[in-house]
Amino acid sequence: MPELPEVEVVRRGLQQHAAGRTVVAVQVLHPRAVRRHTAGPDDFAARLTGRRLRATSRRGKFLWLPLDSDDALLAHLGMSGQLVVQPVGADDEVHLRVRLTLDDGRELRFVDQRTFGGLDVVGTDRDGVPEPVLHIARDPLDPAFDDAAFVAALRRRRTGLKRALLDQTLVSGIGNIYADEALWRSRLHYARATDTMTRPQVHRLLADVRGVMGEALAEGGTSFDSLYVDVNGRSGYFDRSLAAYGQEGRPCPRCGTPVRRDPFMNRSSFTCPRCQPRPRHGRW
DNA sequence: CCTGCCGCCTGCGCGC
DNA sequence: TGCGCGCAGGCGGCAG
Repeated sequence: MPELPEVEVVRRGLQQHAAGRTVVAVQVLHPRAVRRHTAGPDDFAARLTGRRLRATSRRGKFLWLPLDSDDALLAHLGMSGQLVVQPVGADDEVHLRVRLTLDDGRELRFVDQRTFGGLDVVGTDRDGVPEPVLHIARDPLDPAFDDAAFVAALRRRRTGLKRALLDQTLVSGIGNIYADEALWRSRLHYARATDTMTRPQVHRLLADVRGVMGEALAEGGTSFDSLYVDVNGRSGYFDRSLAAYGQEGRPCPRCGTPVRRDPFMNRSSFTCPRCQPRPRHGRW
């Protein structure tokens, strides 16, 4: 559930259904799901068993639950990860990777088809931020996000605009969907050179990022299929509101020109060729 | 330092 | 019907 709104939906679900609970048992069904826990699956289980889960936090697409030790349970959903809460005894999901049995007769399950995501138990800094998250920039919904610093940093880059938006060390939480949607709202092309962006353009783009993410959050996130669900297995509805992403050939909601798809970084970018003309001196 | 590329996985839908 | 290919909400590591 990869981008910020979907991860935030999951965070809220964990806060409601997992925070405050104690982990009474841990079962790792697929070691790759805990590969970032370098001490191995047994150590992962040992550091978690008997621990109480505290309030759920998020930065960008990372989320974590501090433990009543000095550690935190850190999760990244990757491309296809889910965290779901199920009653003990519910059928195992096909791609169930890790099962945490809680003290209320339920299980917190990490399910992940492609295993790009994973869990680990890690130390935190003084502010409670997990060590693997320290290099991740704050996200645009974080009250401490520094707009002016972001505008300056983006304009210092020498790359294409969408690459910059996807760089989690510059601004976190934006992935392929919301990058395309925000660029469409701002009428900017993905290959626009970052160092030719004006300050007002970057401020407007940031406002559009926040706008699209806020609307997606209100709809429960974007789900195209059952891979992207909240902790109760429910899908969001924002896919119905997408203007550009995944809309190849469909009319641009603003001008009616068919949306085009271009290959981009081994994936795709969707633009309105009329609203978002390719810059003459763009950067890939 | 900064930028860009590649590999890591599984499954689905499409064209042949 | 079967098979190969392209494609999918992401990231870390490494080369230049």
